[in-house]
Amino acid sequence: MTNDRFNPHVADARWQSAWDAAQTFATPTDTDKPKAYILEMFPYPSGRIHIGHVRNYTMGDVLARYKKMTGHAVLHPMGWDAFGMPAENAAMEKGVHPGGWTRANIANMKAQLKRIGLALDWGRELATCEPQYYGHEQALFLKLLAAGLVYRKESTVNWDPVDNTVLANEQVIDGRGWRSGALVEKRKLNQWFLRITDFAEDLLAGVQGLDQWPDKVRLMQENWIGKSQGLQLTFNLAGTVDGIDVFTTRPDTLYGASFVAVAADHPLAQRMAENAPELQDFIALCKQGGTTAAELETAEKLGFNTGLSVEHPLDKDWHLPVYVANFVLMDYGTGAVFGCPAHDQRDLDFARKYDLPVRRVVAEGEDDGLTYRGDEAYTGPGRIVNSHFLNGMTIDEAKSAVITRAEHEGWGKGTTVWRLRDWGVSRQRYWGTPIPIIHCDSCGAVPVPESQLPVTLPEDVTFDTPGNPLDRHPTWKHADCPKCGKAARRETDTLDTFVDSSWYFLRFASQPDGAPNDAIDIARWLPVDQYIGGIEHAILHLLYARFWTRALAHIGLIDVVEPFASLFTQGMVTHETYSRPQGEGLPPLYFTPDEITRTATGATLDADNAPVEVGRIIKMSKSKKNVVDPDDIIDQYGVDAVRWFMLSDSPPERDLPWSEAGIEGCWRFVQRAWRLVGQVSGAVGEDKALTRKMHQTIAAVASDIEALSFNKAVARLYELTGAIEKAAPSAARDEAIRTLILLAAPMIPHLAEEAWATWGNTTLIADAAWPTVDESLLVEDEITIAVQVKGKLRDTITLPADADTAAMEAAAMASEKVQAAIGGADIRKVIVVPGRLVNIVI
RNA sequence: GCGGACGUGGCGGAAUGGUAGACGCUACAGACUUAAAAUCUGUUAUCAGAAAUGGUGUGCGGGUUCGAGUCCCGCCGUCCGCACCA
Repeated sequence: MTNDRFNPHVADARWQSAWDAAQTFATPTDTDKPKAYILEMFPYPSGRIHIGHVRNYTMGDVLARYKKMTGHAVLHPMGWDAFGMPAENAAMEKGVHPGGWTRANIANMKAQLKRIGLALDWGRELATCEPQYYGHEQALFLKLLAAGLVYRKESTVNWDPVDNTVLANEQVIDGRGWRSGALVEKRKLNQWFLRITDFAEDLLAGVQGLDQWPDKVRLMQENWIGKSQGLQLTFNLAGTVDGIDVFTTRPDTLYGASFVAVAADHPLAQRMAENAPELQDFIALCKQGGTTAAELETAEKLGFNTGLSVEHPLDKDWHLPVYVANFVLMDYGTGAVFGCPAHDQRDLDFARKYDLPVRRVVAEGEDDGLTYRGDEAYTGPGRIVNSHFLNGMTIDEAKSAVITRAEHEGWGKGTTVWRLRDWGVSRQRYWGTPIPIIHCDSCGAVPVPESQLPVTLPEDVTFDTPGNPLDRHPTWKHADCPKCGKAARRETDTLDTFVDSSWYFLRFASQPDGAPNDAIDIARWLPVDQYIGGIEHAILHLLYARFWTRALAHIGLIDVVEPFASLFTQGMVTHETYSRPQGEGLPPLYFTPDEITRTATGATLDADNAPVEVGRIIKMSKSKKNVVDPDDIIDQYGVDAVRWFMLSDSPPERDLPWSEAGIEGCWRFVQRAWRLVGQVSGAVGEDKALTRKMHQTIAAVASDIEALSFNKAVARLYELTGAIEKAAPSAARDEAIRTLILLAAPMIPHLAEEAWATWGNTTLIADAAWPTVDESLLVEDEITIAVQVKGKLRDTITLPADADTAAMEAAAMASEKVQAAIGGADIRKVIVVPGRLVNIVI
């Protein structure tokens, strides 16, 4: 090979075809090699791959290729999270069919992914919008239904009266639909729910074992599940048989109670409001409040005194007033609280406003009286005071004492309350998995028999009017009841797309035709050894997937409960913004990177050569126009340079700032490596220093890749490259060049294959083995140690690696610089760290 | 408000409690070239100095230690998550 430049435009396609033809990355199924299941979160087929995908998939790809080279059976699949609203929006805006739009996007994006040269087993590709996938999902749904893990109940949804559709909470902005701008109504609909709360305890406990997940994600999962232990008790309404149920985590403070408050939506408040216009007004006022952090922070605690009173459960003659209050939430606990102002800030604010008693019941050290003064509630530790039989107990002792008594006397019960709600999965949408249910007037909700699955989506639908096209379809929803045979209605709701992504990793591992999965294959491949994706899925997707896996294990379909052994959340790709102000009240005008020329100090717009403002480095977004299209840069530099850039510089969990200079540097490295490929000379002779460096690099790059510290692995490869460049021709140098290419092969696989072939190999480097390390060469035979005087570096000296502490000390004392620093002072102590340093203390 | 992460050159970032700034980018100087590109060599924390060298230096203030970017305490700042959660 005499070309002195590497030409990716030829090499990239050549090797991608070669891998395809040889089925290099097909998952080996008949082998006893250790398994490695590497998975990146599958993309939504929006139309184009963006640079964030490239970063995500490159990381997984390096790991997958490395695992293959180190003798693992690798499962590294790819698919499409293909149901969802954007397809329906496109249908409404452009008049295209969601299916056609989605499938065309998949074709485009698959071609883009192929250009990245990913080591994927395309034989296992799946798209959630195809009946071959969602039909099995319907079967799983019915199995969970049969097992009692699915139920139907009426619940309140956000209803957009213009678009005739249900909106997710995230789609309601300031009380209006995000698309229509219409005021959103609360509407009650019958919906399907999954009993995720049955698994709350187990999902929470399981978080403890996820020691290869980021702490941040584990914490977010714990907070989302939100376990609170306490007492549910009833306050009897004075003079009636009715009561108000209240949940508290602080039963120990029951003697500090000074009021009971219920939510505006509480049945009691609603009932009383029927005959009390002022209360109606107050309830309306409560609903106006904003929900942003700042608003809640400053929102005044407001209450409406109902005039009712309740009996204190520990003293029937002690009556407490009942308020309707704006800070009590109907959807947490029982929708009612008792207020203990001395030991809860919110209650204290409320009590001060409405001039209610503030009774101290916890004191640390000296009890300075019954009435609590000050504006900050005391929530710290201490002993119980002013509380009759509880006096002197610790908080924890008092909690159990009150719970025990409540249970004994029958007015309360120790309870655990969860923040986690059951998972509502009904969506009034077309482009999703049809819920396989038929509603019969006589038999109720009847499952579609398994033999009739999949229930496929009709293709002949229109989007010219708002609402769910399945509802309007002339024939689809008419079905006979599977039980009694009478004419009945097919369920027209579809499943939340989070259901689709809750088991795709199982289907990748095992895809029989007649069943969702095969338990033996699941046992072989699961859990996923390394899952890589964005932090935005830290809560919902990961929690639902953990739940779904447990649910399937619960009904005996599979034998694994935690789907992802190790999770990595990668950072975003960011870019500078370029803009010009447009004057008062107008947003700035943004420019794309290819419209400007970057200079050392700023940037100018090519169109008029005048400067533009260089803004902050932020996440790439269409609105800020700071985007780089992967296809464009691959066209320009070839994919290896782009992959190299994705791995260089920034640690993978942090954001990666894209820059023109950065990709140029990577392009230079690709060419540097290629020049070395041409320098394998057939020379003879040793080069001990270079061989040592080579073995150190093999070991370091391996451990860096396993730790996903790709930026460090890249730095090691740069070092080895530099060392080779400086070395004179020798057999050792030739070997170092070959090793360099093997080590870099997972990162820049096209160049590596080209080099491999250039050297006369007829195999693929993708199938080659990772170089072995000569452990004996990892240690140097000469070392440089630091000599400090009173902890300050004064000299460095070179010694044989096996120098003992006495030799080190002697060599340190012999240094003129060290003697000058000691300056004749008395030596109090000498610290010698073998192989490291000598510290002389004076 | 609660919880978490982070803070190191012009920039991205290295650094099991043991020589701070590896590696890359940028910039500058030089070589090659008619010239440019490409490539190569060198310099690139800061202050003083011609240099040798010396002082300072990992957000700020304390502490532990022979020795702290790293551990502990208290601040400041940035980013992220959650939230009237009873």
